[in-house]
Amino acid sequence: MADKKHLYLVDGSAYIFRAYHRLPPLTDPEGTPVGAVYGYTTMLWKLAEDLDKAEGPTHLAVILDKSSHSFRNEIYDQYKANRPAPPEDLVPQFPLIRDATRAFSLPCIEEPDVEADDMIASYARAAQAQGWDVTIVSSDKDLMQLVGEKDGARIDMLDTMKSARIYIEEVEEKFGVPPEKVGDVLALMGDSVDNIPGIFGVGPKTASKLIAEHGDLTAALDSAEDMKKSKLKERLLEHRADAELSRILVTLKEDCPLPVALEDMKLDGVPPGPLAQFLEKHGFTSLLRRLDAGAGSPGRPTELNPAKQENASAPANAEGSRQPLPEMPKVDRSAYECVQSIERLEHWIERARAARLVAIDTETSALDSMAADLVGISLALGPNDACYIPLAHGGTDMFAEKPDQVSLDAALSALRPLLASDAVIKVLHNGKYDLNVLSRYDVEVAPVEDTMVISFDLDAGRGLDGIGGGHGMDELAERHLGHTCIAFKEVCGTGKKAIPFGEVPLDKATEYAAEDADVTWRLYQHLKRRLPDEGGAAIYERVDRPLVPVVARMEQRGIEVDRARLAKLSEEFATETGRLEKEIHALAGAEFTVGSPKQLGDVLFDTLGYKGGKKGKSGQYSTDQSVLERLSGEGAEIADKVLEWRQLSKLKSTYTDALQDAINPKTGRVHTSYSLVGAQTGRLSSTDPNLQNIPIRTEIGRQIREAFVAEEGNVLLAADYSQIELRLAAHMADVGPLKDAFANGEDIHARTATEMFGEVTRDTRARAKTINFAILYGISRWGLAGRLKVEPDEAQAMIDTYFQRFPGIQRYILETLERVRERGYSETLFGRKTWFPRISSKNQAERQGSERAAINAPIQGTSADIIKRAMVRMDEALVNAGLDKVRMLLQVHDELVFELPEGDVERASKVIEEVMAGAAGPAVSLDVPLGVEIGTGKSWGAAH
DNA sequence: CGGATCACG
DNA sequence: GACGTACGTGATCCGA
Repeated sequence: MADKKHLYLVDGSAYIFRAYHRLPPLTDPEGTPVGAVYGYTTMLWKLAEDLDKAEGPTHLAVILDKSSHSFRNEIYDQYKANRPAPPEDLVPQFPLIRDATRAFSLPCIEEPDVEADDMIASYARAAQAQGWDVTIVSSDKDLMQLVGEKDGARIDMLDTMKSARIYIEEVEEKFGVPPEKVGDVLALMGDSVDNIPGIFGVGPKTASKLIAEHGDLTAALDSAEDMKKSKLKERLLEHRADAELSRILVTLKEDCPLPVALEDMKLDGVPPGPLAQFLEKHGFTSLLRRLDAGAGSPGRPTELNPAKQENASAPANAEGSRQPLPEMPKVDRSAYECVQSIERLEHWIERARAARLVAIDTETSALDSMAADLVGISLALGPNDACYIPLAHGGTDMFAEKPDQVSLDAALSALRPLLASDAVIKVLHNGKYDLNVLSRYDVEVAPVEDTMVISFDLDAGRGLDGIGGGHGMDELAERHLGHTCIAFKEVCGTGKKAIPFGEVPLDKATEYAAEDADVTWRLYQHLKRRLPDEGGAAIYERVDRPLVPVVARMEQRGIEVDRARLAKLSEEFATETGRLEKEIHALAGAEFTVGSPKQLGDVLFDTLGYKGGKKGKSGQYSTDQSVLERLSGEGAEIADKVLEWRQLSKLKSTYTDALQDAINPKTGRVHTSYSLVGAQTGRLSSTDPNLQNIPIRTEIGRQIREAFVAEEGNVLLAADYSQIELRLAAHMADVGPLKDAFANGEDIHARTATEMFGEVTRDTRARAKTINFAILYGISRWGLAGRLKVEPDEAQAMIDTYFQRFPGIQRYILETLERVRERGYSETLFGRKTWFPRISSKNQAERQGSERAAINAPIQGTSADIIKRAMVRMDEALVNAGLDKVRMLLQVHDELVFELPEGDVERASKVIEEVMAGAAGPAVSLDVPLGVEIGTGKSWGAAH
């Protein structure tokens, strides 16, 4: 059998999707993403190296999907219908897969209207008929139908990522049936990714049980008649036709015409010339070195150069030399064009298509993207190569003559295809804003790069003394380009004299607006190239960049609030604060402004003579909650009244009044604005209004949550990660007892109490909870002493006990600080960096503050990464499950709020739970489970 | 416009 | 010897 032929068929398209998600987003020297291509190249290399080995290939071919269309679409128009678009940085890698295959001088087969699976099946059968062994390099479950032996010729599969051979036993283990029955199981269970219906409500377990029991699909479906009454019986009877259709869809076509003869797939070593060229072009220098290291082209190991077990996973970008920054002349505003005719606009659009990358900025009538009207759009294709397209200038004065400009409709019609084109990258600065504005004009923008977000992913926290910390365009232009942008104030004025942008004369407007696009283009060149070198590519490409359109959609959806309910609360709060104010004045013996901490301090500690007043550096008495609570404990009635007054007045001004004003008149809903660069740790922040600090902790505040409601016929669903930061701390610091407690679903604070105090009572559990949080925040004996109302010595004893019981914690703290001191930044599990320039400050308070923040940042930041990953995947997962009416509305750090039809609750809960709980994988595998708690109700309050 | 206060995770 | 004590946010009010 020495000369037995063995054909390897590589399922190339499936491979690159998996490689994309498994590997970091590398780029080549030209800036093209090549992570998946790199994985693919090393995989081919390894296969070719196995030439002439016992189970290695004698023949090899790569099969790719040319189009998603096949005979299956003819019989079922929904086939693969809801498959989402591939990620933006994967798209440019598809053609490179072909280049890589050719570089190995391997046949690459792709036929129109034939799916790769069918082609693989046809080749496998053809080879088997000739007595060849066949290995299918894939882990696609559909292809498992082919596994087995016929006339002494064997077909197996190879999952290269898991280095696992798949044969009959493995298939049986997965499906509970032999390979030839796999199609029957698949027909029952369906496939959400390919949109194969199957039987609704039947999953892999039930499907394989039914087939194992009855032999095949028809028998299983027939058996339903004799079943006793059950949900399963109903479903089998009702959806029989779906299953029968699915059976056809999952059947592989084994008789496709074969464009390349089997003999022509002979693997005879890889000619090194074209391969070297390809490796060089994309900066795969570690592979290139192996190639040069001898006659070491893969598949042709020589006596002198036995195949090495070298680790080939070195990042491509770290090896290749970077392309130089394009030459950038100084900003010259006189070079900008004001586009005032459709012909000129079309000319720019044409050029943008050719350039494949365009920086864009929109000018509007207001700061609020959900209320602003479009006034103009600017484009930039290179330094000083920029234009402004005025669209609604001179609109406010009906009698004034309007300047020449392209009509809004005509311009948008011309721009729409460009802005939606996969082939042209749109670079924006704070793209979420432009996405929101343009979306209201039915303009879709994709794919998007965002220079504000790139800057954040590179430089979060890097500012010192308020300089250089922000990510606004003007600031970045100063920092990276040494250029001072025209200030908005200079163009539109300030205060009462401010004019809307639409009133700015076109020459001035062009200079301002086109400059923004020009600067955005330049910043992109500066910042994007730093991402791979400085380790920011993964967090940007996999988390923050895909998050931009997701968050934009959430902002656009907004949430309904019950105005009448808020108004009623406002009124109640007003009455009550008025009453309290009178009582406070009476107790003080004088009228004063209760809301003035200064006046209140004087009243309490001077006029009324209460003891223990402490003045801060502003020279005024502190009157905060803790002070008032102490006075109240000493019997000061006025302190109670002030506390109550403060609570109600806060709720009224910040929430019940302000939220009514925040209702958008057009949509009738409240649209917050999330900042992706607001919090140094990577959390989102929410403004205008802030919907991340709606009251919940007190009963009276909670009523405000009742005013956040679902639309008619819908409910709100709130999904919370439970104790996510503590779970992450347990994982990151490798704390055995805490990990065990989470694995067993224990009450974590109770467990801590047991470890610390030997018993769980209300008191010890509360103390344990405080200590757990203190740990996350970077503890000091005085801080803990203050919180627990004990002496610092006692607090120190508790900290010692904690470190003793949970030994990983202290090591985590010390190691984290050491790394931050050494490198200047902390890192999350997903590689997000936060910089701490004050970690070595000579000012002790400053330094210690930085240390506490640095201990907390990896934990808080990892939690932020995880929920962001969940958000990025959520819409696709819901749509795949047929839940396209479920809308994600809000994010509150460890909570996502959805609005959905009542009937979808059960299925949506399952999908949401799965996505959230699984959001760390596959990039990170946690030692602790992520718990998710879900509640639903007509209001946000009721959903908790 | 900064400080004090307090709403949230 | 003094400092100042829990991480991350944003909104509102007062008063200079």
